[in-house]
Amino acid sequence: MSVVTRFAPSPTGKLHIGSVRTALFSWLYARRHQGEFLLRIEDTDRQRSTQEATQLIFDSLNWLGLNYDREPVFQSHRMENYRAKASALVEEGKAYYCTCTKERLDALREDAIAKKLKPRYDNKCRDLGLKPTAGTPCTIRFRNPIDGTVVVDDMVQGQVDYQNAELDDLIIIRTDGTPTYNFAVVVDEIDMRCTHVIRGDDHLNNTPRQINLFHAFGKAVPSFGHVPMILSPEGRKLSKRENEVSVLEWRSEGYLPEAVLNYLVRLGWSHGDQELFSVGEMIEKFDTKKIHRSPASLDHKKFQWINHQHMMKLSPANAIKMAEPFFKERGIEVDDSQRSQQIFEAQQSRSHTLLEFVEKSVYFFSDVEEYDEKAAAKHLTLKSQPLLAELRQSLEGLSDWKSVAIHAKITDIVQEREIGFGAIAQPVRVALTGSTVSPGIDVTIELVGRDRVLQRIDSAMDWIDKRSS
RNA sequence: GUCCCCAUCGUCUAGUCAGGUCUAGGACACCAGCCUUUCACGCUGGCGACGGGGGUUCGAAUCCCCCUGGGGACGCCA
Repeated sequence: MSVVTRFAPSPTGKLHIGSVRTALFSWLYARRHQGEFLLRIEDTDRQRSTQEATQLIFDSLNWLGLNYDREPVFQSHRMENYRAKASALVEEGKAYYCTCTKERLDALREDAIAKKLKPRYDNKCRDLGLKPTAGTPCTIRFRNPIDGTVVVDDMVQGQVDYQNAELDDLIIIRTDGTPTYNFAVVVDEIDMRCTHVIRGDDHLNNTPRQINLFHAFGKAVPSFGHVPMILSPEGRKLSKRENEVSVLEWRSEGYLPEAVLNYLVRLGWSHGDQELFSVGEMIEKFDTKKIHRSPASLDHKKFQWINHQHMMKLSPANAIKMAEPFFKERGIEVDDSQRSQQIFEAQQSRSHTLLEFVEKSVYFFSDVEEYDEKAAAKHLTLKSQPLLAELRQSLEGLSDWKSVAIHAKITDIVQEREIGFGAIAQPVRVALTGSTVSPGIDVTIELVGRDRVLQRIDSAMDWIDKRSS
């Protein structure tokens, strides 16, 4: 039997990273076993589901490269099917109509909590054999077994036993005719022929109910794998308010899709001591047996490090293409010229993210508007002015505009004057970049370009004049 | 309250199933040093954990029980 996994988010907000990780695990499992990975949009809650959120799901998966097979399934398109399946269950005596009102149910729940009992339905309508009548709202409830044990043989949690006595008769069809979560899931799992269900462990407690439903339908129960939740850096539950929760935010912060996958896959899963994985390696090595059972906390520093490692493997051409939108945001049009690529190579080891690369590289593309105050005060001085002048002159006549030749010119001056390399490198750096930080000064000079270099040295010297007068 | 899950450095984790090779290994972060024209990268070293208590055993991070702590579920949300 070939493997079929699925990702089943509800489109009620951002696609947060816990969900993305279960999507990743499901995707990896399917790819690992040459199976299918399906997408199902759980939009039975008409109040909360939105078109925008659905689009966010598509965009996120697309960006990460978590491609799915077949067309996505929308639960909202399958309403008739759920109703028919539920009616069939009623016919067979495995479900029943219930006319209990919401008010009664609420009262029941409050009462149970007050008595410190587990809130559950009291089976009032279970054996009444009610028929739906016009004017009386009614739900359909599943007739859950009264006793016995349900065994969940979980791929990550191991064997977990539940007593049917702990479960109650859950509503499967609401008064408005829509299916509830646990019911729709089971119907879909069956219709989509899912063989493996990998999801967050907040669903572990739903699993025995679902297993009973599978039994009621006389269908094989898929294998379940319940993955622990991801916690905030403080070790608390991820809150939408305090914590970054959307993967798309990571995209706008300049993270690489492969690095996101790498970071996420190592959160709760391991392959010995290996930290860095390409997508291909993840697929090759993924194994549910190695999924950790305890929840993990986010660590931004490690994420940055992983992203940096992937940045180091990026081809310059590719990097420039991916960085293009970030440049555009700053009004800079980059081309795929060799110069652009060299600029990336020069910044590669200095950039954790694409965004950082772009932010650190603007002076290659646009004029230096102002100097960092401290940097200018320290390096743009009357003492360094003659050095700048001499370098300018030396550079002006340089025919071979390459870092090696540039470096030689600086060395000449440095040796002649018996000064340190930094005595000249730092003032030029401030003149060219506005700050004390950049790639090697020879490389920086080469890539800023002759015209700009000469012009910026002039500006710096003017600035010194103005300052000292 | 009831039920379920979890527990190794600050964080991610190896080791736990098949107890000894673990005076607990790796990675991120942090600290110190080296490299050096700045910042990075890189290299070397350092700091740093089996939550607590009982068992079982010649021997426990590993097995059992209790406690504590964290998380989840208990909805006509998913």
